[in-house]
Amino acid sequence: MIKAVTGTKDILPFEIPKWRHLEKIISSVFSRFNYKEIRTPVFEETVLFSRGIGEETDIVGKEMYTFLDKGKTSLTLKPEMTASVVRSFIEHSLDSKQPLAKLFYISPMYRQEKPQAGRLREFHQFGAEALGSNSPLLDAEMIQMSLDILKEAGLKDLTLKINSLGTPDSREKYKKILYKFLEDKKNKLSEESRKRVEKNILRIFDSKEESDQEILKNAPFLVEHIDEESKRDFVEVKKLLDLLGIKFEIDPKLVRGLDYYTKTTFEITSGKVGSQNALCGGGRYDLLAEQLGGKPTPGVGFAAGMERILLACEAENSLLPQDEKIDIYLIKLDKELDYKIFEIASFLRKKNFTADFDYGGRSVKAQMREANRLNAKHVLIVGGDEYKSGSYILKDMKSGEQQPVPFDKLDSIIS
RNA sequence: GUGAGCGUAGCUCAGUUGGUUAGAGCAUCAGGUUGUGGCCCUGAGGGUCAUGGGUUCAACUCCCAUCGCUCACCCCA
Repeated sequence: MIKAVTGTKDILPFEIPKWRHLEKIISSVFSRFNYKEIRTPVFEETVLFSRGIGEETDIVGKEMYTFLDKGKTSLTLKPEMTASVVRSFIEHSLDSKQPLAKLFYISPMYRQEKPQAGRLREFHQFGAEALGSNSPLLDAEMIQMSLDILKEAGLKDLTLKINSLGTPDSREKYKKILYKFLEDKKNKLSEESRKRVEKNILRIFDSKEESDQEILKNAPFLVEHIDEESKRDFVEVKKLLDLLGIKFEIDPKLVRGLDYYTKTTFEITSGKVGSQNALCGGGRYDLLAEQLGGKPTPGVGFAAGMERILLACEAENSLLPQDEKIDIYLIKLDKELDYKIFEIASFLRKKNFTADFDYGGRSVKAQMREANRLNAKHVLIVGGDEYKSGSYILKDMKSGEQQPVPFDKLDSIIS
């Protein structure tokens, strides 16, 4: 048997209603904030991601689906959306018609990781990007939109964490300060942490070892060493969140794993899903556009994982999809009435009713059972004496009552 | 990439210290008298017990390998 590849999943018909529901919430919230949808290709030139996200990141370093096309160009299935949106923004000069581009997307993404709860190789994200302003108002707006969507999906057990990474310059300075602090304590750290000191010192705060955390207690935090402008903006974002009544935690350990982030970053986690509990993450990336060859353009955005949100919804028992109903199921009493049934169904469908019928020669009982299973609101029985005298029988499935309906009065009665 | 657990019908699972035709519930289909659903009753179909080796008179049951799934680490949404 040929199965779906590891880390990919079919979204089956019975699951579609909850996806549609979530998608509806997403586009409705974004449209309230006047964000416009953008769609970009699933694959891009590999350099877009290696240059945009950063060669050293895990995403680029070991998780990308990269292949050569027939012209020997290296292409990559998009592992995230920001680089693509910025590429498109630059390519089509989206800044020419208005000073600020407010964009959103819903799209599949691809990362070759080992699958686990809330982590797939093909997964779906939605998100937004605002390009052309460095106002902290937009940082706050991004957080507000994410929370609006999550709350409308019925989620309650949420935690918002924020941090500021400062500019790359100030971050480099801070790394040196942190390194100095750890230098003489290095041999007391765990093996994993010692590696991090050399490779990716900011990640050292993620260590789960108690002894490491003990040492790190007195370590200098990044937020305290960032540049003045970043500090000012961070204060501003916090003020705005207070204004909106949004609760947050400052998490000095929050380090986004993509190189393009600057200044304020945030993450929203759920207490109801497994260890992959980040539903949503984002932040500012003021230098990305320039890095990708465009005009210097400040930007801010976020991305959220739809599978994870749906998992959280399930755990919180929200987003219950209602049963799907069909308007009318057609039943034939005589097997020779196939043509007639086909004709009536087509008539009803043109009138915008959802209609279905049995394509085989099943018994009336079986047809009724099918109507019941499909949650038909009505059943139209065709055949027998009533048919000979010029009418069908219309049955209301809820009340069980049925009445004769003359051929020509069908649609007026049903509507 | 590392580690742990699991793999019996479409689904959820039983299967006794290895012993002869592998079971249940749900789902599906057909019936329960001439043309009617949801409940109930009866019956039917559906499994190379993940795959390949090995041990044994005998393996779904024990051993090994492979594959797959799940969860965790890592990282991230």
